[in-house]
Amino acid sequence: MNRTRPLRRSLQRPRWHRRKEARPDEIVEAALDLFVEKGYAATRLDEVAQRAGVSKGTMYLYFDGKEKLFQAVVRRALVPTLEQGEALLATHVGPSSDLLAQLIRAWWERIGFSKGSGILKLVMAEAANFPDITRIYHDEVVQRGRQLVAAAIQRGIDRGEFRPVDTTLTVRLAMAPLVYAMIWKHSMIRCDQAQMDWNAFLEGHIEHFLRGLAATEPEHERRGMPS
Amino acid sequence: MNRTRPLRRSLQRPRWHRRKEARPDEIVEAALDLFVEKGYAATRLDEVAQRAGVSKGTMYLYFDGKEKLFQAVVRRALVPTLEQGEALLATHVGPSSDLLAQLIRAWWERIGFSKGSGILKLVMAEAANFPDITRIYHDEVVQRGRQLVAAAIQRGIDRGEFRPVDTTLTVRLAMAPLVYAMIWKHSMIRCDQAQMDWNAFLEGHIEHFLRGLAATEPEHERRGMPS
DNA sequence: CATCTTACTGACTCGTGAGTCATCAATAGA
DNA sequence: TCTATTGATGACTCACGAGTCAGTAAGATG
Repeated sequence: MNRTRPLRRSLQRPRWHRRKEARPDEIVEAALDLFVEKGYAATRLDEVAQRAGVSKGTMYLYFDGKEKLFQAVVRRALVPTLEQGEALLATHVGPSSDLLAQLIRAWWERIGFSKGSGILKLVMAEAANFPDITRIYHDEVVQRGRQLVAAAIQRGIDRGEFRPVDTTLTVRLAMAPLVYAMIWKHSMIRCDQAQMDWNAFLEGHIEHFLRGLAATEPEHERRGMPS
Repeated sequence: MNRTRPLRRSLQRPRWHRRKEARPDEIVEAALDLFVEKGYAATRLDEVAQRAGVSKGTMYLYFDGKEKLFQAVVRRALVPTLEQGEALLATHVGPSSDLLAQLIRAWWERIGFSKGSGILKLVMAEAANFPDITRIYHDEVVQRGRQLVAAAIQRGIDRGEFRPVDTTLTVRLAMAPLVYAMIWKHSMIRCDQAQMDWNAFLEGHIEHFLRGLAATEPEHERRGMPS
């Protein structure tokens, strides 16, 4: 089972046999695109294979069927999500409202704008049909993400910068516009995507949210921010 | 074509021939449940027929195939949505923040809690596969709903009760938690539905949102409201 | 009672797409 | 050069489900 072959990569041959074992990544990548775009059931494995540049038979060398491929797609999207999320918690130790703003912005950049954003829509759409995947996503992504934001909010409360809100509730209020944006971006893209500036939406959310969270005055200390 | 038969309804016969022409409603009702629960592609017409208490052939007497049935499901959910929404705009002419709060609460009761809430998830999940339906939903529901809320916000701004925000943006901020709640309710129900009080979430959103919108002081005039 | 109408049925067809496997071809080793 | 190995292939099978249609039974009509 030792795969220690010379493995000359990057040959521009359209189809070069005995290619490499990094092939699964290409398949998962193609499957992610199509699953997100068309949904699980409407995605044909032939199509995935074609986009990945392999034959359908090849996919069965790496994945035990369509559902296992789906699981691989979701799991693969979780890895960067989690690692980067936890890194954020460790690094940011600055002020309080800034911390929250940075968390939201980072989350948006990392997930909301990446391909991983489609995973959310995909998981939600297929939740009833694949409870296992839903639970994995919930436990590994949703719960951890909430803990991150909850910690930031709690810190602001402890410091007296925020009003003493229910963190469980407020975390969801902080995330809701992000979830909204992610899902909207993938579904209503054909209708009103063109006339929507998501960055402005995000900044508007941060400003509005922090105002609603402020302890006493709506004028809490804030750094320079675009109007 | 005059259908003036005695039409004795409500006979407890399991299968009573020559029944009625209100049958389409039962089929659409069953289809709504299953489409929302399992998604469009994963829903079998046999299953819809069984739940509606008819045979598959009967459905083809009323609907020209699966996609037409899907359209009927969406269209049917739009009727009460629109009518009730416009009625709200006409009735509520009270204060300003209260108007907004009532709009949000009414929307939640009418749509977020009704079966129609599943339509949103359904439309979003199948948006790429059925652009026509997506556009209908967008134009008929989303746009009108936004106009309602935008009018309320603009009114508050004009009266000096709200800060001069970008209504286009703020409308989405107002709706985002509602959309979030609706979708979450239908997808993550198996994971964390039990420990979530959606009414508290809604009230928290209203309070938080109005604070963020307040003109000068976070203490805007508010009526008695459950803690 | 005979016959027509009509709301309804469910066994059937048939296209589609997931999953299989005999085969191929490129290379390593002899 | 010959053979074994193995990544890759694509034509094939077969289950499934959308859509069809000849038939059935409950009244209506005469």
